[in-house]
Amino acid sequence: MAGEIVVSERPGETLRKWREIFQLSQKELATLLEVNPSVVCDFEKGRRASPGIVTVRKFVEAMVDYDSSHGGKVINTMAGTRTNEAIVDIREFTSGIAIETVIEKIEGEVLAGSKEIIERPIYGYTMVDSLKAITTFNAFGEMYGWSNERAVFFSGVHYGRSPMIAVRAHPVKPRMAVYVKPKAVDPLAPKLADMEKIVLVKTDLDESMIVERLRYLR
Amino acid sequence: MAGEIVVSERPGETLRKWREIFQLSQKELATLLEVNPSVVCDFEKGRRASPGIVTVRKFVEAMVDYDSSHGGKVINTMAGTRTNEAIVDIREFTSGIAIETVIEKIEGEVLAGSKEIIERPIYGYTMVDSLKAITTFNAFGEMYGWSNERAVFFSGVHYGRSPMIAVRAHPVKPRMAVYVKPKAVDPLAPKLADMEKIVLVKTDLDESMIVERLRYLR
DNA sequence: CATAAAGTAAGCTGATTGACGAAGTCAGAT
DNA sequence: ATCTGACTTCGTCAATCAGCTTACTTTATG
Repeated sequence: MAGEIVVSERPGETLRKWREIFQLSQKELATLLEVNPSVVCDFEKGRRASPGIVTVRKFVEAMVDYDSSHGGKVINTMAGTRTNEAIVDIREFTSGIAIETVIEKIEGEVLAGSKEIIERPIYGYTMVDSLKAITTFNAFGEMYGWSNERAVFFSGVHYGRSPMIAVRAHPVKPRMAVYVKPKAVDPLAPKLADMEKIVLVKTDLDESMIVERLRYLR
Repeated sequence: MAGEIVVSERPGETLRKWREIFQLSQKELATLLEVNPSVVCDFEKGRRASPGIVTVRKFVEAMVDYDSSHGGKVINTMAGTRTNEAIVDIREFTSGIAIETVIEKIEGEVLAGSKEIIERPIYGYTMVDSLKAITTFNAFGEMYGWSNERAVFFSGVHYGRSPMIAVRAHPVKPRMAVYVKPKAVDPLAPKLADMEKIVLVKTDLDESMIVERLRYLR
C-alpha cells in the first residue's frame, strides 16, 4: 500500500484511491491526521509532487489505524482468525545478537545462508504459526512488515514451501527464517532463501523450548 | 524494493542494503545519479530523514538500470531464469472489461468471488509461469507491483497453493487470479481469495488458447 | 431554492530537502 | 609509515515541501 503509493506515477491519485477504499472523506482523513483538509487535497491533486516518505507513512498509518479501531472493515478479512492468534511470541533483544548465536541456542541446522550473513546481528524475533499467519490479514506485520533485522520462526510447517514463498512475495524481509519441526522442507525453500540473502534454518526443538532458550539472550 | 525503503524505519539503511546487494560503491552510485558522493552518504546516514518519493525512485531506478545494462546480475535470478521468461504474456485492454466476460471467454470455473466483484472491470492481464515467477527476481513486480485492476493467470500450477500465497503476501493484489490447467487446487486457495476479495477462477484451456480468446476483447 | 458538505485553488510562511564541496575518519594495501 | 579509496561530517544555499487560511466550485439534499 505505502509501496504502491511511492511507486505510482501519480502518487496523489493512488493516495485518493486508498482513501476511497477506506471510505473516508478528505475532511475525515484530515481530522485523523490533525491537518487542514486542504492539505489532503493538495496531495491528492499533486500540488505536492514528491511527498516525503514520512508523510506517506503518516497517511497510510492514519487510515489503517482508523480502520482497525472501527472493527477493521477494510483491513480484516471475513475469516475469523485474529491477528494475534497467528503470532505466538514476539520479542526484541536489547542489543544485536549474531545469527550464529541464535542458531547454536536453538540447535539449528543451516539450510541456506553464507558465512557472511550468519555473522550479522538481529534485534529480535517473531514466532508465527505459518498457516494462521497466512490466513490472517496482518500477521505479516502491521502493514509495515517485519523489521529487517530479525528472525521469523515458522511453526506448523507442512511442506516447507509456503513460508518462504510468503517471505519472497512480501516486500520486507527478515534476516533469518526458522522452520520449527517442519514435516518436510521443499527444495525450493533454500533456493528462495539464497536469493533473498536470508538465512534459513531448521530446528527440531519445539516452540516452548525455543522461547525458553532465547529468553536469556541479552 | 522501493516499497521496502519507504516503509522501513530507517530508509537510509535499507537504501544502503540495496546498494550493497547491487554491489555498487557510494561513488559509483553517485556517478549513476550524477550527484556528489556525499549526497548518497547523507541519505544512507539519515541526514535526510524523509526523502521525497521521487528521490527514492531515482535511486532505485538507477540501480536497476545499471544492473540490467550489465547483464542483470542481481535482477535476474541466479537460478538462471530471466525475468521475461516468467511472464508469458502481458496485455492491457483499451477499456475496462467485466470480470464475468473474461470468465466466459476462458470457460472458467469460479472457485471464489462474490457476484459483486465479478461485475467489476479489469484493464489487462498478466500470464505467468508460477514456478518461474517465484524463482525470478522481478516477476512479482518487486519494483512497481501489479496494478490492482487486472487478472493474473498462473500456469504450471501444481498444488494450487503457492500462487495464492504469493498474492496474499504481496502488497499489491490483482482483481482476479486464474489457475490455468492446475494439477490440483488446495482448499486454502479459495479461502485466501475470499479474504483478499479477489476472484479465483480455474480453467482447462491452455495458455495459447487463452491468449487467443482474449486477443479480440476490445 | 438554499444551504450544507465535499472538494479545489491560490497565496503565504517556516521547515526540510537536495545538492555541493571541503575537510575529516578509517582500513587495508604498498 | 603513508597512501589510497571508501565512506562520513558538516556548513551552506536555493528549491521544494508541509502546513495554514481564505475564497471558490460542485454536488447533493431538505
